[in-house]
Amino acid sequence: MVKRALKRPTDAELGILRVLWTRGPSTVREVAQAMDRESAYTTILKFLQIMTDKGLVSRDDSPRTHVYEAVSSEGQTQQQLVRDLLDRAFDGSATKLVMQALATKKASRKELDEIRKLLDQHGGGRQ
Amino acid sequence: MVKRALKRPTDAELGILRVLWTRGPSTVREVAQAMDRESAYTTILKFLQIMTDKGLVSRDDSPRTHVYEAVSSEGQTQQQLVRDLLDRAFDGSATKLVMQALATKKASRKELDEIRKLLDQHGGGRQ
DNA sequence: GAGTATCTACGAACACATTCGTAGATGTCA
DNA sequence: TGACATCTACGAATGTGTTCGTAGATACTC
Repeated sequence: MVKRALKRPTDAELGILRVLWTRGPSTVREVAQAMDRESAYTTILKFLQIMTDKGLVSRDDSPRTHVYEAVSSEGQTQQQLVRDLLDRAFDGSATKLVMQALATKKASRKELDEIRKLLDQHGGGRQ
Repeated sequence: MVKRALKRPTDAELGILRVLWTRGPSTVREVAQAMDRESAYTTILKFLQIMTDKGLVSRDDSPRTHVYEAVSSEGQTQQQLVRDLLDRAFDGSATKLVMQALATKKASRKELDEIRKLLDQHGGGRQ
């Protein structure tokens, strides 16, 4: 078997991962319920099987009802997605991405302050 | 014809758009050359035709060699991609995205300063 | 004008993503 | 134990993305 380069999760996969991140380890049924009526039960099941193959989730192989768990944390995945977007559309420039992120939302004053704090931690204060 | 909701460009499409953004309006051959030997000439052509259908690029309908041009600017597309990522993976929180963007790169001091300036413009100065 | 180069259009092939029905195994309970 | 519920596995259908070869039209050149 070939070890394949890790690709970003697809949209549907990301939707399921979001449930697993918020709920923690979950059964197919639990995921399906959390996603309301978006997809049929077996669709969710199929995805979880695929994601297990891809290494996106792990499952306990209990005899009957399996419990699935995200392999990467939300933060790790976000990290990966940002890095990916940076490469694909921002020429690697984090600054440009931040600019666009700020422009997107009329970011609240509170958010802006948070970001400022982050910057100070990161850059060792303003000069 | 159905007016379709605008979707984010695919990876291949984004690659071509990047060429159009840097080169400006270009012919198929010019795009193909700019992309080195990544894809066959007719592959690029096919994409540009598809992208024309989708409304991602426009072309002058000159008799023979067509000249293609990106419909949306780089900034507009980046904006769209950020918004999309925000929704799909960051629960709409620009702050979280900025955090991850900063964590990704060991952003240079110069970059950090730029971002600080942005913040000041955006938030009306620090309090 | 014949031969060559270059262009567009089209279709086919393949890969991957998405969706769900059906089948078979296993558990639950009256 | 028989009826019913619930679980996994599997396969098929469909949609979209990606790739490129072939064909036909048009220009270029000797």
